Amino acid sequence: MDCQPANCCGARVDCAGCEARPLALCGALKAADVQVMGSIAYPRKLDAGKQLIHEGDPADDVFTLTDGMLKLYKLMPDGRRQITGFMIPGDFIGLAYGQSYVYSAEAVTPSTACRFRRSALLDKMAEYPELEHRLLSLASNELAAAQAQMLLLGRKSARERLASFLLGLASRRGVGEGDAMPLPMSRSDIADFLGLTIETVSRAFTVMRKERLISLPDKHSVIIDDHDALRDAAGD
Amino acid sequence: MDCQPANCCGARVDCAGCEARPLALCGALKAADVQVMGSIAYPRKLDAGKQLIHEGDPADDVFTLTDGMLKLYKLMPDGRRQITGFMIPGDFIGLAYGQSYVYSAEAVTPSTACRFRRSALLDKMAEYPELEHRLLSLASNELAAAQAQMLLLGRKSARERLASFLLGLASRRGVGEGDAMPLPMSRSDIADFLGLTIETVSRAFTVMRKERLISLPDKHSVIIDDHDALRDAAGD
DNA sequence: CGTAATGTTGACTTCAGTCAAAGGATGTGG
DNA sequence: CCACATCCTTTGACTGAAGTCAACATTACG
Repeated sequence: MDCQPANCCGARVDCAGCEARPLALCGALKAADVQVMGSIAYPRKLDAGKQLIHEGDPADDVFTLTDGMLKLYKLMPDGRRQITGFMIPGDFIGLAYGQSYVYSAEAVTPSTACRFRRSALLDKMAEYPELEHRLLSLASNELAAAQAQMLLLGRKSARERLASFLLGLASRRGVGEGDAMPLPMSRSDIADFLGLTIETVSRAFTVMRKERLISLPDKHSVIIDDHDALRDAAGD
Repeated sequence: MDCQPANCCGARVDCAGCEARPLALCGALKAADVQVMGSIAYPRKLDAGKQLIHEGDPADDVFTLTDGMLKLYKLMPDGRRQITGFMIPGDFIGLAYGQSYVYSAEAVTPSTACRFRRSALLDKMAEYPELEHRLLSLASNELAAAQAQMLLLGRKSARERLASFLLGLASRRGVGEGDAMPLPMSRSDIADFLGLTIETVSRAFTVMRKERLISLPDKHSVIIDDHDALRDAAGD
């Protein structure tokens, strides 16, 4: 995966075995950090549907996603699932969440993640404070996103949730009005992210399509046809 | 406010004007950090219902809560509100959330917060990496709590939400089975935290009381009578 | 006290969930 | 290349948990 202009810092580091491509730490880390991280990076390739981390396992590794898409989720004993986020290239997974992972991560599409031993990362953070500063800034952004998602889950209607979701994805991906946006996750994943059922998600898509807010060229792409109207539909 | 044994690091620092009491940075900061912070701390007292920070305002200050309780919340243009958390003494408010606050904070009870200029904090973080390390660890814990709340809001029933809320409060406060736990927030605050209406919260309280899981000596205290049963009711 | 704010309860409504069936896409083996 | 199987998605009919509206009770407070 190459750096996207929108979120790229220009920094690269060779990641042993990542198909001989340099690891592009888009958005996540700056040049100085990357030089630090380079020495401790290991690649991991994942087929779609494969789990990268399991909730409850010892949190020995952290990752940067370099290609593909991951979903992070929590499960209840009876199988109910809440997806807490979709990760795209440049995102950091497994920040310093204590001793164990507090969520699971699974590939939505075939993905490549670069793995770092947590202990090595901690050593490097002690050595290079700028790295820690950057991680704090990432954590702050994640926290702000989590709070926005709490508002969505606690107070928005099904229609508002779907509109917010599409706008958020488009903004992260830098996709504009009229452009086809890939939607690699299933309806079930979208439902579990938005706190809805697949049927409700499907119906909301259909309504928005009939209202000409969006087009659905196929199940795994969307086009936002009327960005302003979609903003109105999102409720804020 | 004195340090609670459960979450106290023993560190104190004189905070100019905090009623001549030392600022007890319980839980949030360690001794070394406190010496650093002492030089830039200013107190602020708040009556119940008074706002400490407003969503959208320039994020010039950060705070540690030393006494009382705050609620953090986000509003929609039509007035719908989602409370994203209740802060208790020792909590840090306003971490490095970019240029503007992404939520508002308001006192639930009369409260005292110690204010730090963000710019001074940033300088001190650059100077004392251990301070930044501690803030990253706080941010990670907040993130884990936010993810648990997403599961609650997206997938739990009203009964499960209330049970989870009471267990979470009791655990943070170190309150055990049979002990009266203060519940300073209104039913409306609880509803806006749990993504419910006040009527649904009230009904769920009544059902749990009738089932003898809890007692309600008055509107602003709860006793957990059957911790195990409440855990079952929480769904996980 | 008396008044306003907060909390509880009841009756009814509604939005999203459940259950069911059919339509499309994807993939495998003959 | 097609037949078949499986999975995912859409749509429809119905249900139900929580929301809304309303009345009343209780509490807090000037």
